[in-house]
Amino acid sequence: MDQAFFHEGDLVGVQTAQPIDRMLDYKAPEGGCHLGAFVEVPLGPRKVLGVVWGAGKGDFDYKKVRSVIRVLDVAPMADEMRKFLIKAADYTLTPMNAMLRLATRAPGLGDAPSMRKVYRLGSDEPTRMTDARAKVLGVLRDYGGLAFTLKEIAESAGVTTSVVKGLVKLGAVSEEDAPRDVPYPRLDPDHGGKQLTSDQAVGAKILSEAVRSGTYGTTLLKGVTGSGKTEVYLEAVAECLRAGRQALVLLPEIALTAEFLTRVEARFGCKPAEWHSGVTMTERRRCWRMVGQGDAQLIVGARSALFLPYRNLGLIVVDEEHDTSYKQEDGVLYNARDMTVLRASLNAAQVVLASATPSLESWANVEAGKYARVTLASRYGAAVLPKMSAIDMRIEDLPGGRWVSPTLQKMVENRLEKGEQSLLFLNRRGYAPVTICRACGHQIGCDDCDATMVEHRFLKRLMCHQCGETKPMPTVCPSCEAVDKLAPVGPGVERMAEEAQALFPDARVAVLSSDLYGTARALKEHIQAIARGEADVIVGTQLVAKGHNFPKLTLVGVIDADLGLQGSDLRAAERTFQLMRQVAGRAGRADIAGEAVLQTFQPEHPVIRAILGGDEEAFWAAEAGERRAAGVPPYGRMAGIVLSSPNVQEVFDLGTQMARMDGPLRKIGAQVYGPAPAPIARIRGRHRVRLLVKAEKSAPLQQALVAWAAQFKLRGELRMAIDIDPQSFY
DNA sequence: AGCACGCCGACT
DNA sequence: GTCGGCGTGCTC
Repeated sequence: MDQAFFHEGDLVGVQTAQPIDRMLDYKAPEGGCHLGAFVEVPLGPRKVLGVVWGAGKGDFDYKKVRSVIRVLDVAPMADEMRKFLIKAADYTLTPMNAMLRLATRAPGLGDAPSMRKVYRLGSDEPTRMTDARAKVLGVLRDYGGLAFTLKEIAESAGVTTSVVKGLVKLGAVSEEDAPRDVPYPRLDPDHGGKQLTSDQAVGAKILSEAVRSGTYGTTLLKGVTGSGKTEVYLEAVAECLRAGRQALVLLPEIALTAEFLTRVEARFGCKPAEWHSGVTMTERRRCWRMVGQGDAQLIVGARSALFLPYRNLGLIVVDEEHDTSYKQEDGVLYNARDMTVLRASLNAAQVVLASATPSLESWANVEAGKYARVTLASRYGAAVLPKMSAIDMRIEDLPGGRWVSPTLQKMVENRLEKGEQSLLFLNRRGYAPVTICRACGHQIGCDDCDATMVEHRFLKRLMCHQCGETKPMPTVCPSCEAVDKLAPVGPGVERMAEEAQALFPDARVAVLSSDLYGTARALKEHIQAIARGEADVIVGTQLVAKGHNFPKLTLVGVIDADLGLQGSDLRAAERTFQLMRQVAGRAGRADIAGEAVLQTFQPEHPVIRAILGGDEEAFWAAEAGERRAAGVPPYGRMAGIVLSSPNVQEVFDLGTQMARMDGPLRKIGAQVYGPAPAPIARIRGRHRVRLLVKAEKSAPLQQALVAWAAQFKLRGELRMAIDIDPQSFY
């Protein structure tokens, strides 16, 4: 790539990852450097990482300008990547240094490429041949001159490493240094193409043609669970590989990657590169470098994989695009789905947003003609949607402390008789969400947050789901000191399991909740055991909603369908709808008819009715209408401002002052709401106050926010976080 | 981020 | 007198 070059001594502007809000001038090093080069520069007494961002400004005393120490031995940052970071920083109001930190999150970036010794067949014959030596030479000959590590040779020849070392001394085996970070194996786009249904083939063709166009475009790939979305977008990946460009598949959960890697291997013959928090340091270093030099064709990862230094990115797939975990909620606040579209547009790449239950944003973008749309019908024909009905909890006869209605109980019993599985879905981890003192009414809360502690019988402790703090279950009320008066209130999955076991004493009850398993592997094992039929009644949280196949499952009972319908969150209805559709999608995936029931106190609520009616378009249209009327996303723009400090008075004072001094916002016709205590008013000992800003879609919101925020000085422990397009309103 | 500088409270 | 608290400012 011929990028601008700076000769030794030229002034260059270097962007560091240090919290300095401007660029610093340096002299280009001996041998010069390219625009985009990763460099080490002196900063005070330290050496820090930076990127050559452009020509120096020259406004600093020339005598004080220091030289770049060295250019790092990694591929320079591509122009598109720099543009992407700049635009993303402008959009999210993130300082450039923080943005660059995201893009340089790889271990050993400053190190020379790590080397290791490898061995291959030498030119000389050993003076004396032994059995062991013959075995070693045989192995090396079989692989025709390829190089291996000492350990690999010794293992496959069945000898110790000293035999190989002896052969090296004699010149029969040659030793050389090779980089430890090796390219990923080439994927074969024509390896294992499955027979597609006609529906899938049409979708695959549209996506492949889009990839072949070599231009930017976004397509919403919509298909119910079991319609084979993955096969379809893997065809687009294949086309991208054929075009010699890199492809990225984003998944919302690390737990889903293992299964996906297996599918990629079946389709392309090898596993792709992997990037997420569970990947080892060594592997991360390899991945970052190989992506940067174009030696990784397909990358599967979490949202942060969007910031890898791609050479030639041609396709980004965002699987389960509606998933809320694509929104980064702390540190740099960005929505990976939106950043994907930005990155692709700068790279002339295609985006595929895959989901059974798209976000309203994506749905609206299709309606507006900004995104194309491919819809997959079910593989199993029209019968795939389970029979759905509501159980009106107002007329059910249910004793206190129990949550499975008699109607649902009968339905489960019916499945048990037939040897089929039932799922009781409850989106609440732990045993009981609240522990209350029956003597004084005190609720046990977290010491550091304004949240109640959730009882986890499994851990024998109380846990704060906000900060993760735990404490032992007290026997005495911390408020009135009454003994044995503490009682669990409300259901969690652990308690549901207890109830299920009591109701169905002969059934095998399994609990599926993320916090019950130490590792992703253990969880996966458990899921597979359940899928094989090693449980009759499954009690599960949100986890079960994420694309696993349980062939024997024919009944889904949603314990509390009203959770999430209330509250101030503007996306609550959307999320409830998606969740229900997904959970309902669990039932009847195989050839047995499935059924889903929702226990609800509001059977006439529009969301519940839309779910039961199965009329998705009607739901989206209604929800879109309400949001448009309210001027909220995606038809208006919002930003959240959270102020925090250990001092309550301080945060409220600043919040009030900010609401009063809203001139810059009024200028663009935006309104401020608040200050109000944030939904979680205290986290880790910091009091939190929230303001919401609402503006019209076309208003220059970012500029106004910057001008607004600039009026206030944050002293001491006060912090301000600006969240553009907030997802949850924390 | 680090690190230095500097301006006020309680110790040898 | 001075040791050390952490607020403020600088780093090319």
